[in-house]
Amino acid sequence: MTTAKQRLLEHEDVENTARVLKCLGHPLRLRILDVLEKKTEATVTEVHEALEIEQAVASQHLTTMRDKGILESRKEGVHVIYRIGDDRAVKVLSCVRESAC
Amino acid sequence: MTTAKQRLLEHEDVENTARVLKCLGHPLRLRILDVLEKKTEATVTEVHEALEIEQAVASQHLTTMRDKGILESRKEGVHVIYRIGDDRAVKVLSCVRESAC
DNA sequence: ACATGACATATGATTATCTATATATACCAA
DNA sequence: TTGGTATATATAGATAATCATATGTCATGT
Repeated sequence: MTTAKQRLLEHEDVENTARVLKCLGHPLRLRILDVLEKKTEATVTEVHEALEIEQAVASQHLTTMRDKGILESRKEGVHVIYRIGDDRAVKVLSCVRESAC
Repeated sequence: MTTAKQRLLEHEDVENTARVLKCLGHPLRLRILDVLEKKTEATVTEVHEALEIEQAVASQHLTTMRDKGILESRKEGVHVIYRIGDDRAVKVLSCVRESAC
């Protein structure tokens, strides 16, 4: 008998949850998520140009988010295409944006 | 004509949003939120004892979250009583806990 | 094979975060 | 006023995050 409310504390997925939230808690990464939400998917270069940040920085943040499961990626020729890989990220975003969820 | 989707990017509340999410992205602070959600409110000592962490650590994290508007506090005699001060925090938590929001 | 564009990674300097220890302040009771 | 309990803050050492620069790798076209 495990409720959702307890589940947070029971296992050490508190650690994992914290890791994900912390990862979301960065201005550039929020902007990246926003781009991906609007375009559904994007290459590193597209993110790098859309946000006017260094290519390496874009790649670093994308990799970071992928490592946490927030993003997914696939390779297509020369390009690596990223997309949101965890619906919770979108939900967290919408929760934070609006006063009401 | 400003949609909620655009609002995130327009002002620099991206920074603020990031600050809040980053603040939530810490295991102890998630546990503190969990305590406050269950008990509605709690003193520093209660948090300190419930989570078996140093008093100073409890106070520091509580203060940190209050500074970001995540918590509120009031003084009652010798005690300082904390409670959740931003519903978005609760919503973010529930979004993250369950697969479906 | 060579050049090029796309992406990743290594390095290092800077800055922030975390935790513990210690100390300070505030409140209340005796 | 003295003492004790509750909370806050100051400090510092350790660790981690961020960003820029530079370099490496891989796929593709010529």
